Amino acid sequence: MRFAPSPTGRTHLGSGRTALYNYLLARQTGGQFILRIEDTDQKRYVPGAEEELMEGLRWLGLSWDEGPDVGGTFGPYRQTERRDLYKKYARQLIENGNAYYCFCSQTDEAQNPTDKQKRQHRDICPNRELPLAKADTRIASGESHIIRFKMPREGNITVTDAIRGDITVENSTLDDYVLVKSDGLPVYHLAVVIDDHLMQITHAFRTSEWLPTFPLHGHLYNAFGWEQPIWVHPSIFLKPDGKGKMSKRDTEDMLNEGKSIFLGDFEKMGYLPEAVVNWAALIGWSYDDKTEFFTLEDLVKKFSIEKLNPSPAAINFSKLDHFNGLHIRALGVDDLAKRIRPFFEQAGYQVHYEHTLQQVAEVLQIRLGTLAEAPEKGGFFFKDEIHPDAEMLIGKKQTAAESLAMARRIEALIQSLPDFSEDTANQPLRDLATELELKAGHVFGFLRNALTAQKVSPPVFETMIIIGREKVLERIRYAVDALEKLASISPG
RNA sequence: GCCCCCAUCGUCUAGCGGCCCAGGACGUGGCCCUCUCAAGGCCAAAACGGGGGUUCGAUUCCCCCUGGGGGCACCA
Repeated sequence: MRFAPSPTGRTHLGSGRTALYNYLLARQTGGQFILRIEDTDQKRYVPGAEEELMEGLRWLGLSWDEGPDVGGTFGPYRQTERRDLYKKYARQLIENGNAYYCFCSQTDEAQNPTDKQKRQHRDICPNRELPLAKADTRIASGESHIIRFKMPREGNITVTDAIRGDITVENSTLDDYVLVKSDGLPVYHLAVVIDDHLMQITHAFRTSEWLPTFPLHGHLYNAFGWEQPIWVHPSIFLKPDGKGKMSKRDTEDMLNEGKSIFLGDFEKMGYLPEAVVNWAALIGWSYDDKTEFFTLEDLVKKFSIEKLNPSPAAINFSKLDHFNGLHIRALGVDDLAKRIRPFFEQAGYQVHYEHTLQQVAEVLQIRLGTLAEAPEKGGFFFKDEIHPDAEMLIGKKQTAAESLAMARRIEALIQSLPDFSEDTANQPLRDLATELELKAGHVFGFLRNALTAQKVSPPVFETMIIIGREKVLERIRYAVDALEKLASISPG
């Protein structure tokens, strides 16, 4: 198995999924997972892309057995470092009569833009039947040249995709594809065939956008007399609305909406690698008619090529959120604590006590869609003081004075409790509400606002225990002061 | 324009001739639980694109149409 990306930009979720499938099958069968960098396009090469790619794969938990950084028996694993190999094999094709040197310039072809759609290069090239000796002479004289595949004019070819079956194409619809560029580097088609053969690749995964040139690869294998790997073309991803595949513009719009399909962005958005793996695996693949929650280990056991779906699939971000929630809840509390810590710290909160963080993690666990929500939902736990608006402290259908009276009673009650726990405080607080002819919601609502300055929060008792009685009383006193000021302005 | 691929709820999908008046999940709506918010539980609405065949019987097999997607570079 190999994953062979090109370092020409940021790594997409689609690449992540292809890498995942490679990884799963390799681990399942005890095979090797090879990372090969296809960097033959020097013009589009993006520095740093290779690093981001590897970081993304590592983050997902996909480790490779051979690759540019770890080496291996079939190296080198960067195609620009393999250029001499390709030359040798290209020459072999020429000598076999399966390819030829072409001296047509790019401008020659560009001169006939209208013809280009109708006429194939094979019909207009004067070099196709040029004797090899003559071509060699021209090359020796320094003439710029490329190498093209000599596509048969007649007949057809059948190639086999593992999820679609046989695909037969008339050779007449195929052209003399360029195999080696004038810079001496091979084009993808040639390099992938040679490398996959030399690296003894058994399964070649690539998305279905490669289907159109699939027949050429079959021809190349035949020309070399090599046995083909099992080809697997998973479907491409469509935009969330299902209308077409993701364009550069679409990914930018997505970023503006706080969404992204770049592997490098998921972590800071608060997604778990476990969730991204689970989510991505299920876009175009399924296990059965009900199971959807999978860990990476589950997937290693259960992945199968047979269950891959050939249809294009729209990306569904709400499903990612769902899986993220499931995986957050599946985490151990200490693990979750570890993972939310950086988000609190980035938001400017000081996490002084590991014990408090653990308690916060426990109470937030069922309330988090993403880890990034932790500060907004639980930041108040780490603040020294809470300053809610006085207006917020007034209960429904209450005056400031009434709320103040209630607040003073609550303060006194909590102060007087022999123990401070839900068991000891719950009933007395409810009784207080009854006595004041209020609803329990008034009492809890006041406490929630006074303690968190938020209209929604974890349950009041759990919150109070974590904050601690001393700080609870401090925060209530602040609230009482605020209400006093308000009540003195607008009495009644 | 040419070539290729695909076709079940809005979305991701199960279904490989009768188990299907089509199952699961996300999302949506409702109810329960409840100190808010969640989580959880229950319920609901929601699909086999159309037409021909084959067959005792088609969502499932074949053909056509339609629709969707991809590709037509000295990019991958």
